[in-house]
Amino acid sequence: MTPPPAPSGKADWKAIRRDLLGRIQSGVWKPGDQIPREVELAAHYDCTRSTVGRALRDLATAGFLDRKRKGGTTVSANPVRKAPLDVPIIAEAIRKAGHVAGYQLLDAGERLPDPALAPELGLPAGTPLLFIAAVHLADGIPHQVEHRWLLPATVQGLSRDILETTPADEWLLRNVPLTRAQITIEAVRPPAPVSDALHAAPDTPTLLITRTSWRQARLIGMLQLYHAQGHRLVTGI
Amino acid sequence: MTPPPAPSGKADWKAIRRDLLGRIQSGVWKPGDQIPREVELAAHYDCTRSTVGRALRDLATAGFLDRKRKGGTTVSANPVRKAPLDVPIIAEAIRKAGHVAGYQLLDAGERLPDPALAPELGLPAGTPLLFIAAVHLADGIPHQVEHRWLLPATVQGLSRDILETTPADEWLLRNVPLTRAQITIEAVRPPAPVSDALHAAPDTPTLLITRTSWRQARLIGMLQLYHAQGHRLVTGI
DNA sequence: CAGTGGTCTAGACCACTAG
DNA sequence: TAGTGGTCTAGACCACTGA
Repeated sequence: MTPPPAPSGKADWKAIRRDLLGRIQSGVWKPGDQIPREVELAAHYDCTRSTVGRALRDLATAGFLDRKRKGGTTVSANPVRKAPLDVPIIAEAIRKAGHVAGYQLLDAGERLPDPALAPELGLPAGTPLLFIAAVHLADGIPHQVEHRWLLPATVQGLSRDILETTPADEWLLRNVPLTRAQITIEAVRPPAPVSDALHAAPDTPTLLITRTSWRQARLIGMLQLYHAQGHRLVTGI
Repeated sequence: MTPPPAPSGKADWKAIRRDLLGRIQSGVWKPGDQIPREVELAAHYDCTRSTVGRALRDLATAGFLDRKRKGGTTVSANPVRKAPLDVPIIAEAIRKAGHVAGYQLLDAGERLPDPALAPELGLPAGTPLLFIAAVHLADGIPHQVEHRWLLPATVQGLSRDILETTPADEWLLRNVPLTRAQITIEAVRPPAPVSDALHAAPDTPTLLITRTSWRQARLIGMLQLYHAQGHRLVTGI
């Protein structure tokens, strides 16, 4: 409703950022437009180049601006917005949602993974993996079922005793922190053991998050997280 | 494998960031640990406080560090990692995946939304909305079906003629850019018109992304995007 | 080549907060 | 209240890139 604020006088970098963003979002500067150089903006806002630079850098990181040496700064033609998706400790996410978090280990032990899984992880067929199945409860109701396949060599010290009481993600966070992960999100018909554990009908559409994680170049393992019916991922821009 | 790199001598902020991150990820500094003050790090890296400050700020933004005035800087006990999820123009996403993008308008016109929808959007019951149904094709195969509910007042100028050839998201990007959006991701059994348009069996588990968007404080509308079977969202850390 | 952003310095003052 | 990070200045040199 209000036109872009008339900017003048002293301002800190956050105010400058707000003002510049206002000009973009209100359409004063359109996608593809060239905006003034740092020196000009610095004069306009009565501050140093470092300060406007900070605001401009922040807007560029957020995807609103494209910056090139000599080419100057332009408003992004295609602002590919990023929605940040949290990758939390499961029990904490449940508590944060206002529920009482519960946990139950269903199975743990060395298994030969499904033949389709090994090549997907870049492992030679026939590699035994540590398999973990567990259910996370919210207020006593099944909330998420996790299936985990871990490389035994990289998770030495993780015993069944520990897993009886401690969810694997918490142990891993402290002992084998990941440095890289690939995440996929899809809708599936859950395998029978999963729908059983979720107390759901076998054909219930289920949200599956698969996360393969590495520590440096070394594979840690793969997590399949099945969500109870109606559970949504929520994020925003 | 390699222990934390021995850092010494001059370095730019990216090198300092790399070095500090190495100490965190290799476990030299553990979650909860207090790390040296800016002044000490500046002396250690033989640079000014601004430079180490930049590296530390970056690591804090990324979630690896917690910083408090007087309290100092500590390694995050619970690094809540964020996986960035792209919010692209649909046709561009399809092209980027290496397919030929197609588009077909199925329906467009003013409708009374489902009674459950109006309150969800904060609208008085009985508000007529512009409804758009369309299918996006990849190599001629149905890929995504969109259902859109738009506030007519905020999308004036968007005619059926335009929608015959231009997907709504492209028109909206140029004419009614959003400033805020809420996104939910869930698995559903698609309504019959959707499964038909996707050439899928009625009970196929389907990934549904719902996006409600605003321009400043003003509601633009709501998008429901149903994904064809097997289509996954992919992201990483 | 010249112009733009990217980075660094050496210093200063301020805002917040733990003790 | 003292110590820490947050920010700003005024200046400098450098790296990249468009003409």
